[in-house]
Amino acid sequence: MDPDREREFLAEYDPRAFDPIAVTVDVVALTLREERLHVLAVRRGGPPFEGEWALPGGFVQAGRESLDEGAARELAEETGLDPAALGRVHLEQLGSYGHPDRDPRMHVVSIAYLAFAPRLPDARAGSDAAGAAWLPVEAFSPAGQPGPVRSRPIDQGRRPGAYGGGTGRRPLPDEDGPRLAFDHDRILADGLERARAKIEYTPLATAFLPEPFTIGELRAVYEAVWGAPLHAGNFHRKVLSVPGFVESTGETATRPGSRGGPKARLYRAGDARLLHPPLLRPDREDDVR
Amino acid sequence: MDPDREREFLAEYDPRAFDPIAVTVDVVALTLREERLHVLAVRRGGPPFEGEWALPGGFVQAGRESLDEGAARELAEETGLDPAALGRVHLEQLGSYGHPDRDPRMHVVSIAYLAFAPRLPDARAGSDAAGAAWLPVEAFSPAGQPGPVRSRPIDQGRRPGAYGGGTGRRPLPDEDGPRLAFDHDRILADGLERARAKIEYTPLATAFLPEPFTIGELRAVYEAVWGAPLHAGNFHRKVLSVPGFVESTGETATRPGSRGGPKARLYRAGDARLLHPPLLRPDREDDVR
DNA sequence: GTAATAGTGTCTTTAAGACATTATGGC
DNA sequence: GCCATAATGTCTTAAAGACACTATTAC
Repeated sequence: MDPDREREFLAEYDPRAFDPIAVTVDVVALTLREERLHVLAVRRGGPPFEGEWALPGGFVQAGRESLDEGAARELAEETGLDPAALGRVHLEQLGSYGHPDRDPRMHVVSIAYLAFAPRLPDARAGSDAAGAAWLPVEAFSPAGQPGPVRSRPIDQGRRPGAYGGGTGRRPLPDEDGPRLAFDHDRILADGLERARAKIEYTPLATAFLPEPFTIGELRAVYEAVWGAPLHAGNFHRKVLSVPGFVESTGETATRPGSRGGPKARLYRAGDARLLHPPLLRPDREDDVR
Repeated sequence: MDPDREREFLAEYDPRAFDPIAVTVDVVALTLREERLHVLAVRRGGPPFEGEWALPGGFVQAGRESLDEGAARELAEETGLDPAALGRVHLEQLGSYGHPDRDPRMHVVSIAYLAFAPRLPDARAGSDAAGAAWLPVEAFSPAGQPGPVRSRPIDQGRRPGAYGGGTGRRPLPDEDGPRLAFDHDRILADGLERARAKIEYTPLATAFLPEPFTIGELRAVYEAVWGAPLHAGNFHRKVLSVPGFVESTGETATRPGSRGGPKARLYRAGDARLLHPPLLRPDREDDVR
């Protein structure tokens, strides 16, 4: 096609000739608060699903931003951070959701993103939202427990102990815990599973921690995301044996943990982008069929 | 919000009030032909990029189909298969690409899909295409090689190019070799990397083979996708040792391979959905940073 | 003192990989 | 005969996990 014809074609091209589909980005933003995994949620300020919790998100600005940029913008709006200053926050694409009926207004295709953040300031309501908050993810995991993929029906059910959410601090939502608007429950579930898998073979667990951090704090991240206790000694040796996972600062913590013990050494994230060998989730049964 | 108000709101809602973004699905369909990995490509029948090769795809039918359905429809149109009869073809979402400049006509967000297919009939041109063909993927891999086995993680850190967006209009401006229209070179590269990773921990390599198949044929799939020779003996024992990967038909091939040898036993895909333990790619460097 | 943590040592089991071996069948 | 393949066996090495142990600090 010669340049003239192509120019003419583009000039006559009418973008509104197609049936419209709206494009949004939604963000599953995860962080750790008091040793538990939390997700950023907003209370919807208008219909549909007014007053219900939903993932933060919004329409992509047509012609003005990429999907990544839109996700960063939406995340920044709800966390109060400058988009450019999302700093150590990890943001990656999770997947797209486009069933024609997922939004009652019209056909909306949503590109979901997954964010790992160190402890952030309290959430604040963005333009469209009536409120924003970090909510513990267990509230939305009906099974009360993390692992779909690898774990068949959880053996211990809910452990009254310390992990996976049954900490006793809040009543576990049986069956009908809180729900997210639209299909955001599904998006959150997909995001959690991605997070659980991702920290196996990448050093992204460090993205949940402010630097510097101790090995014990890093282990707490794994335990919160996987919802299972890990062997402290083996974990320690394993982390230090994976090249590039963490690097020592040479410093040592000024104070030991709240329950005593020696002062832990301090580390920062290393330069590895993949863990070799990976840290695999425990409990993998032989019957993952 | 009471039902009356909500009804009223929906009635007055104008889908065209937003700047339009078009939504398309594009499919990276992979198959094996003569021991080499091939990708389905169409020759564009109209502007933009008229006459150039591109991935098969098209606009999502607003309000009438989900993304998965759209991808299956597009794949069926170019392969000549009934959409319902895609049978053993594996189809999964790959990722979304939405840089505002990736299509000169307007802002187009494309949801990419990845398909693994056993040998299919020759491609045929769909409605919009001037032609369709299975092209060897090496033609599009500049390095001529399946990519550093592990060195390019799917998406890591804050590289805005990995997914979604940051990539400019036509990334991968490498060497000569055929090029795909739009940013389809990048989508293909991402699809290939996904395929290489996916057959490590899932039995999806079997989706490239008609049943029944021999262990040697399965090994040929791995060698084609990974672009590296594997040790026949170790591979054989490994495949049979992973529970649920393949199951014996009890039969044996009627004829040995073209170069002689004993008649191989025949297998079909087992019922495992994940491989435990996985088959890891060889050659993993220690320094995947 | 007890209790909990940081960090290290040792042993067992599993799996990966290198290599060898036997048998089959085309040429 | 040669040669490539199918299938199995053996050995070495790496790594995961269980467990034990010492040292340090809060209480």
